[in-house]
Amino acid sequence: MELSVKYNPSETEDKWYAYWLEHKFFHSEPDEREPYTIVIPPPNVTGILHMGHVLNNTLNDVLIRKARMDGKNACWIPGTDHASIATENKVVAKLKAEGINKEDLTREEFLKYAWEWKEKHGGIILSQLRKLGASCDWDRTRFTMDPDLSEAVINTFVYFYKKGYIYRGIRMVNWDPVGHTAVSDEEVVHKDTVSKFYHLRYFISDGNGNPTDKYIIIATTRPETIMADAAVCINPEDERYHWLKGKKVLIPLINKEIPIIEDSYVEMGFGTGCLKVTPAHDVNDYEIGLRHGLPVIDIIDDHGRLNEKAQILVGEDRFDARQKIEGMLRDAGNLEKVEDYTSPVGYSERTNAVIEPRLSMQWFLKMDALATDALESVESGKVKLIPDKYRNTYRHWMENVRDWCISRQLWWGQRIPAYYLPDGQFVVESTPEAALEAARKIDPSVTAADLKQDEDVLDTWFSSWLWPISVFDPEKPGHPDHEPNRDLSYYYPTNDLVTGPDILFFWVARMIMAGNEFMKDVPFRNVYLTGIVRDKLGRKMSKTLGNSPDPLDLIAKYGADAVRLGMLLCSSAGNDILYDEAQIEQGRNFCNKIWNAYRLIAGWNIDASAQQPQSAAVAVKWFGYKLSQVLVQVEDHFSKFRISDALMTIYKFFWDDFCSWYLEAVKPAYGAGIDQMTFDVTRGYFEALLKMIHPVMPFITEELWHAMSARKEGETIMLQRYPVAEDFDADFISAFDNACEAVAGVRNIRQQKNISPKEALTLKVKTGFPAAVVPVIEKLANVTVETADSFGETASGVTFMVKTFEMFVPLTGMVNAEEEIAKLEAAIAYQEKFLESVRKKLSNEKFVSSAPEKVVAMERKKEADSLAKIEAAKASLKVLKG
RNA sequence: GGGAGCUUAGCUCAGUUGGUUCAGAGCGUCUGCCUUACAAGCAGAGGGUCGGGGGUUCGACUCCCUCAGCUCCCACCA
Repeated sequence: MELSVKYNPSETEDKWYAYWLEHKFFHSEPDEREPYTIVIPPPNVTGILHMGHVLNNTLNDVLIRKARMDGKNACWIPGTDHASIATENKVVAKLKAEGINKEDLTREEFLKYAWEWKEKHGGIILSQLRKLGASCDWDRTRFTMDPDLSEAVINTFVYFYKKGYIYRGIRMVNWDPVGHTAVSDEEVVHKDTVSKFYHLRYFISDGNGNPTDKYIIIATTRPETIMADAAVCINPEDERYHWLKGKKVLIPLINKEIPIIEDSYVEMGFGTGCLKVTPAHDVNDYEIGLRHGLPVIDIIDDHGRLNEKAQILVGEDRFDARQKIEGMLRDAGNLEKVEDYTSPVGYSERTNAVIEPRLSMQWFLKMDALATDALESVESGKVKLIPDKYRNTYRHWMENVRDWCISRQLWWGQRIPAYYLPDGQFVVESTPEAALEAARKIDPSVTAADLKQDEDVLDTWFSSWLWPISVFDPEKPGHPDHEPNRDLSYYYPTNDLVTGPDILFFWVARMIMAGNEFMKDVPFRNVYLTGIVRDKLGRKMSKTLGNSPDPLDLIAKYGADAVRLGMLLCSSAGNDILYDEAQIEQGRNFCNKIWNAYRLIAGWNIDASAQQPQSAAVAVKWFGYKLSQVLVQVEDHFSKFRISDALMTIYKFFWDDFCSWYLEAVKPAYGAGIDQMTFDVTRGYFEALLKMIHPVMPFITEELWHAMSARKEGETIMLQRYPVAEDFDADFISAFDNACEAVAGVRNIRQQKNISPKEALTLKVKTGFPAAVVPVIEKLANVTVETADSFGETASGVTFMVKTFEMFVPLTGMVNAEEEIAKLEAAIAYQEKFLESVRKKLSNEKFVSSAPEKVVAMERKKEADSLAKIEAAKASLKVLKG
């Protein structure tokens, strides 16, 4: 069969993925082998594959495929996250486009739409992952809102409630006026925002609610909230304002009288030193209000509009109101001045709406005990973060954690299992039946119809923190006494988690908490934190910038293997990766290189009578050693999660060592057959290489593994054992390196002198050069090697050095003596300078006495080598000069 | 405002307890090659006083101080 010159991924990828699925190679069941487990960071069920997913899931797949080939029982659990706020937004938007308002729907109706939507559009990303080659155990696919996983969430809520960790309270929360829900502190993104600093005059009251002519100036960024002011606060130490003590001022426009209070919270040096206290709309003001018993006047509604308590501008959006009130204040003579001002403003991570600090009734989970344990898990090394630098960040967060607001004013998610009695008391139980029973203990007359379940759902992370447990045994969380099932006891704790540092706290830390709480063991051993994928200008990939390529397009264009290798080559842990399509091209080129190496080998004809040439024998021996040496390096890189280093090592081993040196050395002359021995061992090497490459490039390696030999149905490279290093002779490898250098030296001379590679030359080497590797030099440099004690007999030729061995190529009539002399003199000058520095070191008493023996010995060798080189160069020089 | 980290070749990055001829890799660049596996390739070459300054040391890319620039995380100064 004639093979095309280029590898065509589209012809192979779907075929092999179907083959793998058909034979259930990805599926895992507990057995006597050592397990190796990864749970996928569940993407949003509404998500579509982007470059970040490609990076993350390629890494996961490399790890899982490597483990599988190492003989472990590898299991990669896939699934999706219900992502309550993001998904609900999408469904709301879609309904709106169809002319349906969420407000007009009942909860049940809305959820019906949401589920329909999820069934239809959800989980696209999972099929996209198949295109990438992800070897997930699809039979174990999970969704965080699967009935049994939801049950687990409810049960853990009840568990923590009964343990006293969950409480309900009125708190200042981060209100998202677009999502109409509270969000947690972690979901608020602070961004410096240019706004205005309004200096307002608050007139002193005469005591009867009428303004005097005296006023104070208050600086605020939020003039639309003045109607909610409950006081004006000054620092008790501030002498400028002592005259205000006990007085009252009037809120502009509405002329409401509010007291002057004193609190050391106020910084005298900031603004005017007078602070308007608005307990309903600022966290600090709320605290001050508590201390001073101030009323809370909430003038902003769920949508961020002013309500009737504002008295003016009712119904206006807060930002419109801000603009309008500026004019009103100016007209009323209350506006002193307006300055530009930049200050940090909180935005909702999901909707990008400006967060409104707002008082509301929410559910909270106490974090201190959980955080203490989770911190210990990382500090003690039970969980390793890679790279290590994240430990500091992690510690800082865990030591400053606040209680977790877990309620969300949404419908899509697990509904909080709190049931209210008509009198406002509530019970927390996992089912309505249990709730009724509990409620009757409080009030025997209560009926099922009287009980009203809490309207809120739980934060998505309150379900995904159970993921590494609940995907195996949903019964376990919430029932810590429950005996773990077979899967959970076998697969837990999982081994490695690959995820982005942006969810280190959202998700990773909380999984550790849940693991400690419910399993008394951490959920994973290693957390590999990837960087963020950016474009080549360093910008984040985003839809609005249009700088985010569609991974499926890339796969179609270059092949999944190329995309995988391209993404991984430049991604060391924790560093952002700058994506450039050139990297994918590099991956594609590597595919072609592998493909063509195969074409070469596949085209060989065996000559049964041929003896193995010496050059081939040397190369075979060398490559065998080299293979082991490289495997040691690769394993070392993998063990330290230096994935890109491991890949680069393999890449260079294939491209340089195998293709450029080994194959060239064993390649028979055109038209000639190859001896059996070389043929067999070369195929063996090629197969070993395919296995080494397979975790990164699964498709092409499977294709060629099958192409190179008739395999039985059901055989696959992905279940072959990864090659294992054997003993190797490092001296022989370094002798071969010398041979390569000698070849390069001759080729360099050919280039300089414009001598065709086809023209045979003579290469003279000094006695002592390892003779074993000479046949390779002769073949690859097209030279005849002669060994001599000295080759000063002729001045026409070029000398060069390989390590300390002098080499000489006679080139009658082609040498410019002037040039050679200049080169030699430069070399001598360099060596003499080097020698001088080495001798300076060696003559330093302190160096010789305090440096390790090994280092001193090395310096002595440098000295000797340098001397030898100088001597050789001088001898040549002498000959040249005649 | 607090904390962490980064600065090494044109670009992206390694450099693993301060010591092998250690200043590296990949990509790009330059030169010569359409050599029958591969021009998406082959062969060869050039390229950095390791951000600036100071210090410790026999010895510093590596440790300390300092200055400059960049990045990220955390944070309620109205």
